[in-house]
Amino acid sequence: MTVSELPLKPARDGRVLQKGQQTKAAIIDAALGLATQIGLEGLSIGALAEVTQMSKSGVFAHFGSREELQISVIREYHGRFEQEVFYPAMSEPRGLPRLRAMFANWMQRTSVEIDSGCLYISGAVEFDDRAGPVRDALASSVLTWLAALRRAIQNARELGHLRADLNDEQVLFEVHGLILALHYEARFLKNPGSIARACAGFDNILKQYGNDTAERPRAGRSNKTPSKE
Amino acid sequence: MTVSELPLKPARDGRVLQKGQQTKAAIIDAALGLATQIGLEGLSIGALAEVTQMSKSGVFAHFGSREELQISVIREYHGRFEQEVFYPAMSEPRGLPRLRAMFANWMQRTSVEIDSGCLYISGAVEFDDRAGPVRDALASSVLTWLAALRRAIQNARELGHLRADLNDEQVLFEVHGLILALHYEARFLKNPGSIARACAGFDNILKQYGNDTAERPRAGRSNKTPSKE
DNA sequence: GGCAAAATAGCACGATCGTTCTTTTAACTC
DNA sequence: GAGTTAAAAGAACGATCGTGCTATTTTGCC
Repeated sequence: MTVSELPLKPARDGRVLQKGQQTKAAIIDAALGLATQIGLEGLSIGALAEVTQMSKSGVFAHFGSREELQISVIREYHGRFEQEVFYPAMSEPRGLPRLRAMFANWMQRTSVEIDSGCLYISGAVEFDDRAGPVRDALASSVLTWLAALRRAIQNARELGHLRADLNDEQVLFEVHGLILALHYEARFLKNPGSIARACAGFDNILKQYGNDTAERPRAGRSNKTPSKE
Repeated sequence: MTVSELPLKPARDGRVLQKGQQTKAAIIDAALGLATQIGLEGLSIGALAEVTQMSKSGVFAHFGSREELQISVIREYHGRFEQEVFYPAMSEPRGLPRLRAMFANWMQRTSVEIDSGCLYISGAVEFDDRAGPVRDALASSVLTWLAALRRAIQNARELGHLRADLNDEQVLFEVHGLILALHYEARFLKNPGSIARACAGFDNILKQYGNDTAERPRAGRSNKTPSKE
């Protein structure tokens, strides 16, 4: 009858940066590298243990299941995506400038992922007809980003930077297609010049949906001469 | 019973249709069904044997390796794609009508594949950084189709149905993006209305690249009032 | 019907998978 | 430094994978 249940241990509230959290972060980092290359489904605990120079059970203990590992990888990818694509664009003024920045950052990241792979694209293919928490986490992340982009389009329209009669969802769809085509043609088909084509495609979309009377007038209804930029 | 109950040819003109070829075709058919759902990499001989009610070795013997099986599946998919998308469009007159038909058939097939899956898309993700004969077969099929589409765009341009100054590769890129976006948003995100958006996107492309002087005059350089379609 | 060949089945192999359980080592608190 | 807990390793499990080998069945031709 040892008095061992005296509540002396504050170990719950204070320390957050224990050794375990560090190695877990390192594992997730390595897992993200593997997953972007060979896919979330190809991500195996054995291979991950080899990369991190740990034992399989050592890696496994941090997650409790492979699904939880996959979800952790998705969350990490989501965080980096936001950090790299979304937040920097938020410092641009609302409307067209911010929309431009969002697409530019997205395309920049996608063009880097020509070598590493994109989890939002490979994951979509792997989990498109498989229900479960992994799919949910993936879809949630993608939808969050697409919603942000949709708001940017809406803002640009409401601010008069884009035509008032356009359909936000339609613009979003076409922009999304440009990114997907860039990824497909550059990463799989190794087709050079894809980045320039994605840029040109975005310009075409702006040309089509741009509000002539309010922004960068071009040949068309009005006979004003182009002025800026 | 399931696989081998087809009536076998009495070898009228020789030995062309042997039993083995029939079951092999049946296996490939089943394998195609599996591969479109769970991917070429997820396609396992064990699962295939179960579906076809055969033994693993019985299935295996027809191909000699898993890679050969995957390649056979790709070839079968390629054949059906041509049959369904390419050939019917070739009966349309050269130029814009044929281009329209090619896209319409492609989109029709893609919208059906919202439920079944597209091998050209899932395969691209699975083999985008993995060299080998499977990747080669896949890329070859895709490139064949994209080349046909590029020729159709070129023809439409040369016949004056599209603007003379357009870039074939750019148009091809944007059209490809529409299909990819349709597949992504409809199959993974279950976003309704994607088909209509892909159609609208194609119309927008034709609007942008259409030759005003030769085909369906619209608002633009001229001062005519836009005729809402 | 008999016979050779083709087609299929049966079985086993090594490997890898995710996971569980047990034991050892490292980290942290006092 | 001792004691406690967290972290990592070790070993083993059942399953599944692709594939090779050897029987057995089926098919096609005389």
